[in-house]
Amino acid sequence: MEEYWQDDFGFGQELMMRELLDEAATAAPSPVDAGAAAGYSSYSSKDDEEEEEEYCRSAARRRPEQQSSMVNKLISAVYSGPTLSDIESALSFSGAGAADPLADGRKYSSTPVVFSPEKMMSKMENKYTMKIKTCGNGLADDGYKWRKYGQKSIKNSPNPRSYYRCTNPRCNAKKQVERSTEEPDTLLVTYEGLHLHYTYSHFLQAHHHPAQPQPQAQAQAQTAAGSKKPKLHSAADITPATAATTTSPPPSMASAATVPATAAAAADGENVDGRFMRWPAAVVPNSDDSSYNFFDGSGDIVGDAEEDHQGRMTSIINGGSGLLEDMVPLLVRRPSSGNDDSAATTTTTTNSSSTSTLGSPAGAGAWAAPSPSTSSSVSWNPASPYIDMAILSNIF
DNA sequence: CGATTTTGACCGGCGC
DNA sequence: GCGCCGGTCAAAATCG
Repeated sequence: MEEYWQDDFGFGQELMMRELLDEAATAAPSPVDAGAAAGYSSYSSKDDEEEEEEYCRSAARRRPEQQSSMVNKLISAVYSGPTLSDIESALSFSGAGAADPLADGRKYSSTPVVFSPEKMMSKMENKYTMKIKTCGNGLADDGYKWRKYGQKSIKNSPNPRSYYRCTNPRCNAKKQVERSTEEPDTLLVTYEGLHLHYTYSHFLQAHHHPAQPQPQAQAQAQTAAGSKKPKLHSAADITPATAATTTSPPPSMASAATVPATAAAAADGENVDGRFMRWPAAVVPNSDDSSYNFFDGSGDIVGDAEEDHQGRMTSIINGGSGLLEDMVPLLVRRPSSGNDDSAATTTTTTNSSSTSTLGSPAGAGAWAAPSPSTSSSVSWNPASPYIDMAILSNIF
């Protein structure tokens, strides 16, 4: 089965993208590389998974300087999700509050914090819709772990809409999935909110151990992840009605393995042409025309054993099956991307009053891009090229 | 037995 | 105020 970011994202294009990615991927690829592109396009069947793994491994051997523009272009071709402004907005808040209520009403400790991601995320109200073509039992595996919390039949629509929430308790990202009426083989997935889970421990681990992962580490990672880890679902588990509920590691994570360990390093001159990567989380401003940025974050319980983190990181790095909801990519798109055709035609909804325009011309857009002018009252500051994950690390 | 899904009830926003 | 509608809750059912 194949999934596509866009309706018109045909198989040939997918192959082309793979070639491009193959060319662009490097020894220091960013998580976004395959995750946003190849990952989503064909990451469902067992064969595809294996193929993708091998693909990513080979990609990881390439030189860094080749990737930037290529990857950025690829990304821009398929993604128009949350913008950098969204993230920026989130980070610019300095809420005095603590104990921010989560989606489920739970509260956390009142430890002094200067950042309340949940609250900010709720303010942003980011919504963007993507179309995913499916074959047979539709499956929309986007690399996240979702839990279904509701289903409703929608007026004037024969297909019910399913509601999912990110299983990570620190993340209030949600998505709605429904089958397109016009195109029965297409799923309309509306994402809301951002995955901003991240832990400093991960960051430290990555920072101090940027070395290349060993193949066996992946297996160890999964073992280390242990009992607390959510189960991975196979594509076969997914029924059309419950599509998009599984989790499997996006190849993007595979490439993340070799990302420069710190943004500081990038700032020092590496990838000056635009792709600053900080591992495990970063916002990547692009200097080329794509204007796409990448933010990769992870979230998990702080305080896990280092060994565990090491394992998880390795797992992700290898693009294996160890990736779960606590290691998630965030593609951040800079507002007002100039020449992004797909973005220009994608659907955007930035406030709760407007539901996804699922039938949008999507001639180009699987993704319905969030409007540059989100409902958020905070605007993005172009002067800030990337989010210092050290900040986030102090937050989560 | 824990995690996840199912499904009817409940709630709030909105239009009349 | 009332009803419709979409989104969420939560208990029960199901799954692995």
